Amino acid sequence: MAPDPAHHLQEIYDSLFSTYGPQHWWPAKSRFEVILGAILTQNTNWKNVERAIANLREADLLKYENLREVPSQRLAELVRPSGYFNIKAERLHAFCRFLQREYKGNLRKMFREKTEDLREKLLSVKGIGPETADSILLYAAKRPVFVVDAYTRRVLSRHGLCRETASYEEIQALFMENLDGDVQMFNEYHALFVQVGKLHCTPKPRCAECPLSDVG
DNA sequence: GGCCAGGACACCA
DNA sequence: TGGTGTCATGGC
Repeated sequence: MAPDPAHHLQEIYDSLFSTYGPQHWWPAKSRFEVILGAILTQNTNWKNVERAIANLREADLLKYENLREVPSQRLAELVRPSGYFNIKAERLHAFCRFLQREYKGNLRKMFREKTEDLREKLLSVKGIGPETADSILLYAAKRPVFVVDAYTRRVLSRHGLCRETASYEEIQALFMENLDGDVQMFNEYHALFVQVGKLHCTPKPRCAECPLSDVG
C-alpha cells in the first residue's frame, strides 16, 4: 500500500472533481426508483437501465404498491433491455417481499434503520450484494458509505493503492478510514470513478489524457 | 463479431 | 477464501 493513502485518495478526488465537476448522481426521481436502478444496473450499461426504467415508468410500476403485484413474466419483459432480465425481475420482487416483510411496505420505515443494521438486512436479500446494498445506502438512504465498483478497483490497483485481488470490504475501508468523507463527497467520488473509468481506466488503459496520469 | 458494461450467486475444491 | 460458470441486452 502507498505510504500515505489518505493523501493519495484526496489527491485523486481533487483531480477528478476539478476535471469533471459534479456528476449529479443518482439520476432518479424517487428513492424507490434509485433502489430499482441499483438492482437493474448490475453489470450493465446505464443506457440499457434507462430503457428498462422508462418501460417501468410507462407501466406505472415505479411505485411499490404496483410493482409488487405485477406478474414476474411481465416484469421480466419490461426490464429486458437491462439484460439478465429474468434474474433482475426476480430480484426486484425479492426486494418488494423484503420491504413488505420487514417494514410492511413502508420505505420510510426502512430508512429509519441504523446504517449497519440496514446494510446487513439488505445483504440478506437474494440478489443484493455489497455494491448494490451500498448504492442503496448512499444514494437512496443518504448514508456516508463508500461504494466500490469495478472501476474503483481498477483505478486503485493501477495506481498502486490496492492489490488487484483486494476484497470489497478492504477497498471500502481504505476510503472510509482514510477520508473525512461525508455523503456528498462519497456520492461524487464514486460517480467520478465511473466517469474516469469509462473514459480512461478501461480494460485496455487509455492513460494519455487521463487526469490521474500523474497521480499515485 | 468480439468485447464490455455502474454484480451476484451457485458450485466446487 | 478463491476460482469459474451463468445470467443477457445493446453500443462500439
